Amino acid sequence: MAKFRRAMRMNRPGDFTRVFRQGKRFGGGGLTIIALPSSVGHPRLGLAIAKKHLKLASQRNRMKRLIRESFRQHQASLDSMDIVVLSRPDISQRDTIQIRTALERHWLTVVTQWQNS
RNA sequence: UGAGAUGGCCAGACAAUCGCACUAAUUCUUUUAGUGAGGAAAGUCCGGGCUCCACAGGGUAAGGUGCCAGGUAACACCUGGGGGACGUGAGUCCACGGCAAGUGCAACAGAAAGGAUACCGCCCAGCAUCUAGAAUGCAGGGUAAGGGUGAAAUGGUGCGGUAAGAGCGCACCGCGCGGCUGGCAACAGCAACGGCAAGGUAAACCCCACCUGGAGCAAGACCAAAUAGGGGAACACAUGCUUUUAAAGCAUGGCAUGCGGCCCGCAUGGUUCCCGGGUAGGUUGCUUGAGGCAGAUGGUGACAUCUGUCCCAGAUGAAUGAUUGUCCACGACAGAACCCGGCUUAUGGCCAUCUCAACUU
Repeated sequence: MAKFRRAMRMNRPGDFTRVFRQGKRFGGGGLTIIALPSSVGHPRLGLAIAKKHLKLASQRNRMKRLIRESFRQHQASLDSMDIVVLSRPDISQRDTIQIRTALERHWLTVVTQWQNS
């Protein structure tokens, strides 16, 4: 049962700054991912979609929903990690399928990166 | 059929699986059920409610509104009416008070541009000349018809009149003025009078009438860690005095630690509890409302009243999504953030009524 509960959201400014300072960065396909292991016991997701990159509110909402849905489906493979997803300027040119495949690739990278280190 | 005008409606549908927010029940941490963005949620341009602050009354300033009547909680909105402009028409558009209070503004042209003006003309009479005339020249007067300039030249057209002309006179039109009639009013109509009145611009200053206190849900209310600091109380410490079996009361401010060999001096300050302010954070405000739907009544209408019925998002790093299948006209603009009424802008489609043009029967 793959759910996405309130606890799986990062909503404190402190959590964000911790991930920004110490997390590992990688990206592509219009997105940047920053990941950092945490002690919470389950994965957590933080979103930062810039108004500059997606001008309309409906577009930003749609992007957040896509990312959350993908995170929900892949959360089993991600252990206790804090992950922040950032938008990039070229995000407006990507369609739904491109975003989804890019996210799946990124989740895989997060897992392998952390297992190696 | 084409080109338009006005008004209204819809915002892909259905099913399955997984997931999110809120509410209710179940219960004690899970299930089940219900509900879940818009016509513009947008721009934040007006008007209100609500909240806090300020406030006797009046004036001034600043800003807004500006034909009339009505609707409304209110409006810059809406409805009906009047006037003007545009269109063959259905219809549409209009900041539509005052320039007879004052100040200002208008390139160039033109003789003259604000109680203006004689450049070319036209007319009159005078003098000179010789070619002796319907001539030319010079100086004077009359004139606003004609020409020319300009966005605009002191009403227009016609007739009379005159030396030539002129509202100088007359008719019609326009304008002004007071009156009568119709209308709640804006305004319209009518006959009369005045020979006619120095223009435009007030989204130029300004004048007149009317309206407006300020800030906004990050308003405001409540709960409240940790740390530092503020106020208070109790306990603990030393010394002296009094009473006393213990001990208690009163007064004083010492005292401890660090620097220092010591004094002086300098710096720091025990434990417990309470109080108030208040940060992080949380709760509330937060959705039942000038509410929707249906009907009746009144009104040309905006709308109002009554009856019945329904409960219809409330997130807060911010909920509506994903996948699959079927169908069609293959889905535009676009995402609530305290709530309503408008305006403006973006945008896919459908329907009804009406207008014009052409064609067919």
